[in-house]
Amino acid sequence: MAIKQQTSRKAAGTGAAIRRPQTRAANDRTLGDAGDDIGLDALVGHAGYVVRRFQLWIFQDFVKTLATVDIRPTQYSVMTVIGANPGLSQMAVAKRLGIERARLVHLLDSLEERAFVSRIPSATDRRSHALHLTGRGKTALAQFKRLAAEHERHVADKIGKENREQLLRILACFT
Amino acid sequence: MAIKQQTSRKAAGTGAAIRRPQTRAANDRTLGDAGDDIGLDALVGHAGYVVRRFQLWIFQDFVKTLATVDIRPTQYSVMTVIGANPGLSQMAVAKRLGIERARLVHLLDSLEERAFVSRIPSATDRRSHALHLTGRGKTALAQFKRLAAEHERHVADKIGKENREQLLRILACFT
DNA sequence: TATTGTTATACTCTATAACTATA
DNA sequence: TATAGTTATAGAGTATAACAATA
Repeated sequence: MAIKQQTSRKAAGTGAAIRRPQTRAANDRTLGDAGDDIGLDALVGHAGYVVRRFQLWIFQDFVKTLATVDIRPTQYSVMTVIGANPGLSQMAVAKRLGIERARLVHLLDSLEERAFVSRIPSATDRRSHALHLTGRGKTALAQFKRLAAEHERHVADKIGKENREQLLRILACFT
Repeated sequence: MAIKQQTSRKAAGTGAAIRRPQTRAANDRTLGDAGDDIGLDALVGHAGYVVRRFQLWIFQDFVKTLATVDIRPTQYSVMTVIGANPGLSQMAVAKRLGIERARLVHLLDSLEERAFVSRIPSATDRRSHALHLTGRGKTALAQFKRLAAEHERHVADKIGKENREQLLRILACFT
């Protein structure tokens, strides 16, 4: 399985990572490093780096927490938006979530195969489909939301309740 | 590939009452939405969602800002870590950055082709390589760092200087 | 036996282009 | 013409497995 987990779930209060800068400079590192004192240099100041690591962690925890229902983050987001806005076209969903419409086709194929979503011919535009959750889809989504909430608690445990809220506030402009 | 299409496009006209939920004023959203008032429902409370959108934005800005030198975030992170820790093995770099060692092989291939990095046989372990930046690689990295700093200013402009710093603090446990 | 670098495979995701049937 | 959905392709990125050389 995954090896990603560099910090176990408990690690909450991590004291600032003391990395120990370039004191090594003179000679090469001997190989077989434990790998703990490898400096990241400029990377520590890049939001993109920490955000990428964080996103990876979140993604993996989400997948693990929803493994029993076999739902991935993107599938969850698609079902949630359709559930809250029945009748949307594929283009509208794709645009809203920032997913390529070509990719949404396959996502919907798999959700339709599992009878969670149905594509209903639009009455007004014969090119497009009105997307709906099936009865089964609605029931399933309710369960997914409960599991997703559990995942969200893992996030709070990991970075702290307050920090999670602050994060949501800071990044609200990306919703 | 499988044929998914069970909704024939022709079937349109049937007045059959399309199951319509109760959210929207009486009827489904008319297609061709502007797409501005589509609610995200539970997604707005998920850190993973906003983080994913943010990460996507950051990634794209990084790529755009460093387009002239044709360097992507992962390549930048690899060169930065090697630059700050000359002589590291591939395993050590892979572990430190959370990259699969199989993938690092290809990343290093491309960086070596461009003469930014060299794999030097380890003196102590004939299985492994000591990684170094070439002279050219060091000069190039200095330029990459200047461009990356410019990218970082874009991030600050986008979410605010204070917020960016707070974000780095909150996610410091992921470095 | 275990580890390092390597090759290979598969699946996800992002980014395009092009085709069709409509509008 | 332009747009919605679809198909196809290509390249990153992630996750494995297996192999040769070496420890």
